[in-house]
Amino acid sequence: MADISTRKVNPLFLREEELRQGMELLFYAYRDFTAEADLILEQYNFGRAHHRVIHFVSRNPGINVSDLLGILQITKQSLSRVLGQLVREGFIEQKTGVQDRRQRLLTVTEKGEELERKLSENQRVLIANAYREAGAEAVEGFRKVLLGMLGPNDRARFEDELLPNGLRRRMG
Amino acid sequence: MADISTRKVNPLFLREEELRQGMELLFYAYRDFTAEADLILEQYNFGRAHHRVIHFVSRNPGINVSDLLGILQITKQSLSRVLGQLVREGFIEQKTGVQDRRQRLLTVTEKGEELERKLSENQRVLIANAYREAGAEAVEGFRKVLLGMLGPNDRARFEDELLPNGLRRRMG
DNA sequence: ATTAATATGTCAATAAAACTGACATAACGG
DNA sequence: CCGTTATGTCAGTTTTATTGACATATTAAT
Repeated sequence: MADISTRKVNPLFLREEELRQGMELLFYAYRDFTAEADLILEQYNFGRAHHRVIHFVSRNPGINVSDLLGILQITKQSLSRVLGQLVREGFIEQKTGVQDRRQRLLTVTEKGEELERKLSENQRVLIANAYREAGAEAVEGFRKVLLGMLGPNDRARFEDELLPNGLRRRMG
Repeated sequence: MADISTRKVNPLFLREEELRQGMELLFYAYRDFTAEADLILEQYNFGRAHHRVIHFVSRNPGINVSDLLGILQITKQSLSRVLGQLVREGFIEQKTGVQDRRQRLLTVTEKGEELERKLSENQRVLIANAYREAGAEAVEGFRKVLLGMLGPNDRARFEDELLPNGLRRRMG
């Protein structure tokens, strides 16, 4: 009888504790994950937003401003300051679109790619180590859970992952 | 021969792609994870920092200011503003320490617990759904990978997880 | 051809959240 | 009693993002 009642209570407690732990893991991991890049960015007088812009432009060469805003979910004025700096300092290039000449298509320059690699180097090492230590199966679980946490918009960004290379990442 | 060379190249590409995907997953998940709570916080004229303070004080009842600063990694002036608001508005209580009367030991009031539950409700649902959909094995992988990404300081916070309840989370 | 809508950019004011530096008080430990 | 520690606070600044208003160029639709 006492046995049954503890069986009734414990699962709930463990579940709650499990969820709270997940929340904190996410908090600490995200912070530690970005900590090193933040230090490098300081040397350029850049912030995390600059890193994000460089990252997503590097990953989506020729992306237009609207789509980038859609990914970053900031206002165009906020993007403007950051993007303006990156363009002026030669990390990102803007080219007028060909089908639609209103668009400014963004690409990172070689200098920009260098910075991107520098910024993401530690992050790649962190993830690579964590992946290696945890094993392939854990990695699959990691991705599955994170994917499951995404809102529909963001999830859609990963749903074309199985398509051939060139067709990826043209989402709004 | 061509077969071998593609075998040599592809694994590297996939690995790089896998890492980049992990980085983006983390970015999107963290953002989506905090989005709803941010909306609630607005109604109180609070920010994400208030949420963090309430969360960690709730999880570590009787924590002192130094330890909280160690968790949050912000300056005491930044904490002061946030904590001051929370105390003045009755979400958090300060009690003078007994062994060391210089310390202000922090606990959340019932009102504070209510807000915490309200703020974390959506987050718990998000994680719970993701956990349920992904399955127990995936959850284990998720935790393994995230834990592996933590720096030594933050990892230590999770290393006493196997101790009996009352002894947890007394780290600096 | 004219016009409405779209893509982008920019000026200005403001707000939020952090920071640094300096200093003050109280309590602990020796 | 004295040096250190825990905490708090005042003041000034910086970073990053916001809102609102408006401008330009281009496309698309009638």
